[in-house]
Parts: sequence; structure tokens; C-alpha cells
Amino acid sequence: MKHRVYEILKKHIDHPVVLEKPKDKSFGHYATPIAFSLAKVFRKSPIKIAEELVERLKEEEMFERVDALKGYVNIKLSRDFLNEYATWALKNEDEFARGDIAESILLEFVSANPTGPLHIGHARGAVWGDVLARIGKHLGYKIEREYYVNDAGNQIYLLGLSVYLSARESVLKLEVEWPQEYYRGEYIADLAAKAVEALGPEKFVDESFIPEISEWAKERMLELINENLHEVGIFFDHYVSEKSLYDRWDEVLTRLADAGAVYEKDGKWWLKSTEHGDEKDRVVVREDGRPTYLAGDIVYHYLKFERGYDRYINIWGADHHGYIARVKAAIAFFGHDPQKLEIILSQMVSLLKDKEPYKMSKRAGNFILMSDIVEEIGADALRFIFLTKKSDTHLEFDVEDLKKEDNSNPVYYINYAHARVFSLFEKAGRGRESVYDVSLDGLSEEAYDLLFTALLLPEVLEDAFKNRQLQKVTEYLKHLAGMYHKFYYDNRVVGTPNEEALLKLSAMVALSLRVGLKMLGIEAAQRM
RNA sequence: GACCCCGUAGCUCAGCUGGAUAGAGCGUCGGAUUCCUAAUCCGAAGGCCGCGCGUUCGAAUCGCGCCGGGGUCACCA
Repeated sequence: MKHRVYEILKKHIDHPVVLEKPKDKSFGHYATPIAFSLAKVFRKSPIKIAEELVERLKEEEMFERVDALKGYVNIKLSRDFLNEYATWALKNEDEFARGDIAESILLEFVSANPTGPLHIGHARGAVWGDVLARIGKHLGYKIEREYYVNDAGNQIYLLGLSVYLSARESVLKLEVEWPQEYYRGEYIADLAAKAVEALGPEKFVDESFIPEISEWAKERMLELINENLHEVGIFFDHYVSEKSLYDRWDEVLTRLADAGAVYEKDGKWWLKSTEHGDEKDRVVVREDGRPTYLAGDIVYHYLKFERGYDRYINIWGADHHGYIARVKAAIAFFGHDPQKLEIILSQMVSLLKDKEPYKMSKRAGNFILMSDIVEEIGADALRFIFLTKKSDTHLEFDVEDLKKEDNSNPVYYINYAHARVFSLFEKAGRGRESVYDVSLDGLSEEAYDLLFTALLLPEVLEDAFKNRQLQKVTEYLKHLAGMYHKFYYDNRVVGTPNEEALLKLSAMVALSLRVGLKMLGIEAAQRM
């Protein structure tokens, strides 16, 4: 709708137009303060300009009313337009709120180290990426989801060592000397027991078998992580192994050298990342010749860009923010546009339970498992809560609040509105299709407000996706559900002269709620 | 010290491409059920939008400077 209005305004105004929703709905559906900026250009009063614009816009069929008020131009869409749009949407549910943007995007997210199960912080990035991909796909983007598996390096050895020691201690009942650094937590003991079973006790006689144990444990962890993800409905198109990338390192290093991007100093190779805004140059090859973690990331992004997407989005934990400059620097050295890589940071999550704070630490093993929270509040509530706030701000929530079955639990609230519509159709003894072509003439102003709000879903999704602000979708759904609850309370539907029209309106509200929830990966309830 | 995020109602947070009277949920107090799901709805109380300066016709929103809170600053991954 907004696009249509915008196009019309552009026809009449040769100037960038800002279109917004008026504060007070009685002013109309859309408003523009354009006259204020035109006032300067034409050296006329904004009030006069607004009035002149109104005269021209009045002629447009799509508008029922165009008013000038204190310099604002307020626009109200015609009832015919809203009605026809609703009819079309109801008949084409799968097409509703779709877009036709043909851009391709490679979206990398989660990418948690395969050294333990996912915790609540990972869950946030996971949900965010998943929903971004769902909405993007709906809008027409070609989005592929990728998991970068950090399956190389010391941490994997540590995982193996931890399993090895745990097995010796708890299964083989040997005295064990724990080093300072190792992975703790119940999952290590579980893993150790299974490892002895799978690999045989003979692999635990001395440390020479640790690499083999590491490999085995890593695979198990990856399976576990995937189970965690599947539980909440998250799947990936690609997994890229960090280890496999180092085969290409020599080739990539040569390219960097050719581009003058690296130099040798103190027996190490450094990336001149300062040339592209980093605060200092970074080591990419150590003195002993082993490439650093950054080297892996450089190869990874080099290959990513070779794959030829229009845009690359990475969702990283906020603790990686210092990393952005180096990776972008490398991309620039390859002659690619670093702007094509966008990093979305996912900030910390603090969890409360009955107002008691939790602290999480993966090493210590007292972190909060994503799967525990899913078990406690369900995947839907978990998804929803992560989507109510921008990804790059801290989030705090109390799991007890999300277990409640009332207003304080937005998933319930929205589902309840959706279910009410279905129960109306049931009471009326009608199928949804029977009201699609019904005219909405004679409905109240409130009814049209509700209809208009229901039809806003497409622009909400677009706005949320383009600005990477998914909380706009949850806000919208709460708002729409609230409007419907009020409407339901105020208006009797079944058995009234307006039954058909009110059912059609309800069906449209349900459609937006359903499609909106689907974008969040939540299936709307038809009965509660 | 540098960089990132945050500071809006008692609490958790929306609102930030500048725009018309600053919003929601929870909590508090009061009300609505002979009627389609009261898992709902209505009302009230509650705000120097952290502070200051600047830009502007107009600032919660933009800029600069403070203050306060959180996070990150590996040749670990």
C-alpha cells in the first residue's frame, strides 16, 4: 500500500517525499510533512503549499480524503481500495506480503564452536538469522544459510583432552590431573562415557589417542548442536569446515602478497589491515609457519566472494566486533567491495528465573543450555522473546514470565486472537472462502481501521528486513492482536446483519497474524 | 586508553531516515461476564526521554562534550 501511495505522491511532487503514519488515526492512513521542506524551496508558507497539494491529490481514486492540516498533508485511502486489497489477499494467501527483490544473500549465522551444546546466547543469533532468512525469502531474496564450523585448532584438542581425562576419571577410575584449561560441564562426562563405549577403553591408555578422540567428540558435538537447532526449527543450507579451508591458504596468501597486503616481520606474516581502518596490523602466519585463526577467516571470505552473491551477512556474537575491521580489510585487498559484507552483532542475553540472575560461562560448564530453555518455555516463546528487541542490545528476560498463559506472554496473546477468528467461523457454520467476495460496505470506522492495520503486514515485513529490525514484526503482531481483541469485545459478529462482512474482516486479521507468525517461525493456533 | 552497545513510567522495553498530545506489557488501584473463548476488554495513577551545549521553523530522535551501566580490545578459536 505504502508503495502505491508513494508512487502517486511522486507523480505530483518533484522532491523526495517522506511518508509516515500520523500520530492520530483520525488524521488518515498516511501523512507527509513534505510541505515543510518545500516551504524553503518555494519560499512559501507550508500551510499554503499543503493546501495546493491537497487540491491535486484529491483527484486520485485511491484516496478517499486528502486534507491539509497545519502544514501536513493527510491521506485517507478509499474503502473500495482496502476492500479489494483484502479480497485479493484472502484469495492469494501465499502471495500476500510477498516481494520480488531478486538479490542473492549469503547469510552466515550461529557458527558456534563444536565444543559444546548451544547456550542461550547462541540461541539469539540462531533465531535472528533464521527469521531474517524467512522474511527475506518471502520478500523475494535468494537467501542461503551457512554455518561456519570452527573444527580446527587448539579448542578441538582441548575438547578431546577433556573427554579423555573425564573418561579416565569417571569410567576407568584413574587418578587424573586436570590442567588449567579444559571444558567442564555435564556434557563432557556424558561424552566420555559414550566415547569409551564407541572407541574402546584402549584409546584411553595414553594421550597419543587424543586427536582421534577429539575428532570423534567434535562430530558428536556437531550432531548435538544440530539437534538443538532442529528442535526450534532451524536448518542450514551449507556447512563450511574451517579445517578444509587451510588447503587454500597458500594460494590466498600469494594473492594477498601480490596485492601488497602482507609483509614479513619478526619471522611472521602480517596483514596491513591498518590501511583499511583497523587499529593495528594483524598476524596471519605465526613464526612457526602455522596460519592464525584470522587466516582461516580470510580464506573463508575470499571463497565466499568467489561464490558471487550480491550481499553477505554475518551474524556474530558481540565479542567479535573487533574482528570486523580485519576481515573487511582483507576483502578490500582482494579488490572486492567490503560494503557487501554486513555484520550484525548479537549482544549478550541475561536470563532470570524468578528474578534470580544467571551467569553463563562455557568453560566452567554452568552456562544455560538452549535446550533447557526450550524445554521450559517452548520454541515459540523462545523465538518470540529474541525477536522483541534489536539484536545489538542487551536482552534480559525472566523465563517465568514466558510460562504464563495470559497477556504477559505475547505468543499466547497473538495466538488467542487468531484462534478467536477460527471459532467465529465455526460458530457461524461457514467456511472462510464463503466470505471472500463479500462487500465491506456499512462497516464502522473502527472496522476499517482494523482492516487497514491488517493490510500493513507487507510494509512492516519490508521495513523490518531492510533495516534489520525484526522487533518491528513482533511489535506489529502484538498491536494487531490487541486491536482485534478490542474489536471482538466491542462487536458481536455471529448472527448480526453484518455477519459476513465482519467475518471477512476477521479472516483478514487472522491472515496477517498467521503469515506474520509464520515469518517468525511460529505456527498460529486455530484453537486454544 | 581505544572501540561497540545501552541510559525513555516502579520493572522489562518500543518509538530514533528529525515532525502534530512520548507508547506497550508487567506491577499498583478501580471497573466490565443473562451475549461468538474474561487466556479478553475498559479506566486511573505513574515521565526534567541521564546532563549540558549546538544544528533546525521543529530534537527522545541529528552533532559535540560530559556522567552512569554493560561489553570487547590474542600470534585462542
